[in-house]
Amino acid sequence: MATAPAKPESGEPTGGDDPWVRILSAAGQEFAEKGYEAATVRDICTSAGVNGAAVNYYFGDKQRLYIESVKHAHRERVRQVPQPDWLPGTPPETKLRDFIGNMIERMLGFDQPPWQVRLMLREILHPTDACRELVEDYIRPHFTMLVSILDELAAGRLSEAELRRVGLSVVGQCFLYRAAGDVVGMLIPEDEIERLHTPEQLADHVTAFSLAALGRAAPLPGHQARVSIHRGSPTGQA
Amino acid sequence: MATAPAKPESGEPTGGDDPWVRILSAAGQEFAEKGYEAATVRDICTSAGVNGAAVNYYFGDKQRLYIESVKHAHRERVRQVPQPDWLPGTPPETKLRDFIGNMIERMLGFDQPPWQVRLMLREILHPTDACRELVEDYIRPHFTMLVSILDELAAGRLSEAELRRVGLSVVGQCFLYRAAGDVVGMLIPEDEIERLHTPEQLADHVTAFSLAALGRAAPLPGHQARVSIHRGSPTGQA
DNA sequence: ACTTGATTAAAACGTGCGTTTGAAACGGTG
DNA sequence: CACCGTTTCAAACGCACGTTTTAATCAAGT
Repeated sequence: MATAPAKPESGEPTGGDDPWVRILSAAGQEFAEKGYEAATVRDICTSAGVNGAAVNYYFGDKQRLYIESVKHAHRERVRQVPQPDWLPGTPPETKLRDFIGNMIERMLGFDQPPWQVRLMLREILHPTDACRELVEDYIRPHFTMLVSILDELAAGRLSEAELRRVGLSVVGQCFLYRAAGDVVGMLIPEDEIERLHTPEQLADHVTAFSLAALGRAAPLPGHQARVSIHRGSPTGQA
Repeated sequence: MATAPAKPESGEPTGGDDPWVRILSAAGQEFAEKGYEAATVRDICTSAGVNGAAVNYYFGDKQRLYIESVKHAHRERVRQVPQPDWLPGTPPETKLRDFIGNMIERMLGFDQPPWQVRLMLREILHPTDACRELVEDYIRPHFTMLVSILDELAAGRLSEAELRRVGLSVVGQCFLYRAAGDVVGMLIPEDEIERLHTPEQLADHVTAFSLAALGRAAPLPGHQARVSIHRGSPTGQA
């Protein structure tokens, strides 16, 4: 309720240093780190360098600020990491390797600490109103692309339902490292993590494991199973 | 710090209706549902049917109540679902199927809504002090057992590190359904979930997928890939 | 320069939280 | 019964939160 005056002014989301986006950014980081309840609008405003009443002026209340910040993080992340697209004729094995590499890179984000992903992860684990939008705009397109790659690999021998189940198996392998990364770190010796759990190695493993399950590569014991087909660009991306 | 008088009286954890365990149980459910910040000691005490000062009398403060409730949930869950053990000579394929079925049953718990698991999941995703204990007492033993089964399956052809990575691939496939179950429900058509996402079917799929990846079963397209080896008891368990 | 509307700033309000208090009820033991 | 340690209870405290209010500041428009 409140007064809630203006909002997104001229069409596009404002860029640069206006308070609107500063608040959204600060709120996203704060929410991602502490969760909805533990994050305070006072801290958010302090961190954004604006007055404590600004969030109420711009967004009405804390809840709407949260929803907007989730959407904002989602937009940012989509802008940062576009879906790869391949030349026609690219073998599906390569596509799968690129897709998995891209997904792991995006989820674990070794280059920049991705608070946006942390925020989205919270929505995935404990969905609120913002979740459905997130799924439709962000997750479903990716999942659909994965399923179509798997369809190519299976060459029509798997039903839609089976393809989706295989897709979940692929996603699950990657998701574990993001969602339960801390526990994984406790289960695996530290030096082994540094040596074998780089994004590259993880992507290679998940790809090899999944291709083998589909009969498109040698079973895992096979000499350090790599994709064995020519690969795309080093880090994915078109 | 408060007065914090007595605590666990005579050896074993008290059973029945004494306030101690009533508070722990109510707190566990409340924390599991709403998280640490959003859960209030007032609601917990109301739900437990004790006075608002009781939690402070018995546990000192909210934080220690939380830690104790996590440990309590962990103890309860271990008591409810013991690890399976097999007759000597049981083929590793059967063991893997039983182990996966057991894990899925335990995580998704279709028989009873397992708030204990929800609470532990929170610890896994956002570890606090109680997490390390949880990993050592509860998760690591299970993971070690999984790795040893995989070792049998690989017949010495995989290194320790590789076995652990394969183990994470297996766990990840199951974990996704628990942690991101709501999103999975949005991605998959509803009737498909009811038909194909029963604990039994999920366990069959994950087992078939993983065995195929290890070269111990036909690749997935193979006619409705089942384990193809003789199976154990219907619901797992020795 | 004056007005007008949008934005920022500071301070206060009311609420619900975790926690504390102090005394009442209880249950054995002389 | 009087005594005493333990447990329960109702009420209150102090604090931090989200939110509101009120006034100051600024940027055009005329």
